[in-house]
Parts: sequence; C-alpha cells; structure tokens
Amino acid sequence: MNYWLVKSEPSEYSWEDLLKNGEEIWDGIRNFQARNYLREMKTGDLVLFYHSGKTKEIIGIAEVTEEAFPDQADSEQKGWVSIRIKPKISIKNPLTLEKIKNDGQLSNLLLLKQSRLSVMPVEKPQFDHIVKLTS
DNA sequence: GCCAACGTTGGC
DNA sequence: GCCAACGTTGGC
Repeated sequence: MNYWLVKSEPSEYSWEDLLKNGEEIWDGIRNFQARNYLREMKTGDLVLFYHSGKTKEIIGIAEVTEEAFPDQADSEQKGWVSIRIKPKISIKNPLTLEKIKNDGQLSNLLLLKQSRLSVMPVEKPQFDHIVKLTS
C-alpha cells in the first residue's frame, strides 16, 4: 500500500465537502508530475487531505476507491486522469504546516519542498508519524 | 499585498 | 530550442 497527500483550497473544495458528499472524483489536475502520481494510486491507498490557504493543515485521511481513469473534462484527450476518493478518518487535531515544519521527522515531506505540487507521495514512516501526531 | 517558485506561452 | 514575459499557486 502507498500513501499520498493531496492539497485543496477549502473555498474550492474542503474536507467537509468530501464528508458531506461521501466520495468525490478528484479531477482537474493539470500538472504532469501530479498526474503521474495519480496514475500510481491503487484502490485502498490512503491519502492525507491538506487544506491550503488560510488554515494550512492536514485535516483528514481519505481512501482511494477507484484507480486512475480519464478526466472527463479532458476533451482533447491529452491523457489527464482522475481518481475517486472517500473520507476515512476526520482528524480531531489537525496538523498545521507550522507543526510539520517544526517536526524533525517530517522535514523531508515534499509538501515543504515543492509547495505548489498538489498531489504527492508520502513515505510510510512519515505517514505513520503524522497519524500518531493527529490521533 | 507581496514575493518566490514554477509552469506556460509566444516571439525569434 | 531558447528565453523573456506572463500567469498561477501558496506561504508569509
């Protein structure tokens, strides 16, 4: 199993929206690096859900329920893909970017290195550490 | 509101 | 194919 992190601006689509809808097609990704990661996702993989913008925190854990399929909005069929996720765990104590920065074990998170990437892999030890910090 | 870091576009 | 200009994202 692999672990991931996706970012969303809560005014665009929030964790609460995902909870309300029960599942969501994660589409609209128009970045090659992010797309490649989407293609690697497998059913059952776990996905940290990060709010960018004002709050800047990991607020939930979602699960991949459908592996990469063509993005319906990709009318020119350029190979963009989407996946489907559902909420799994709502985090009671969200992990803020500030805490992530101040935690030595999380210094290698791509989140800190490539601030603009919206889909990225997370190593299992780091994922486990985040789960421990937020539970 | 500003700026850094990228990604994209278009002229050459 | 290079590079300047521009647009976008996201942290501060």
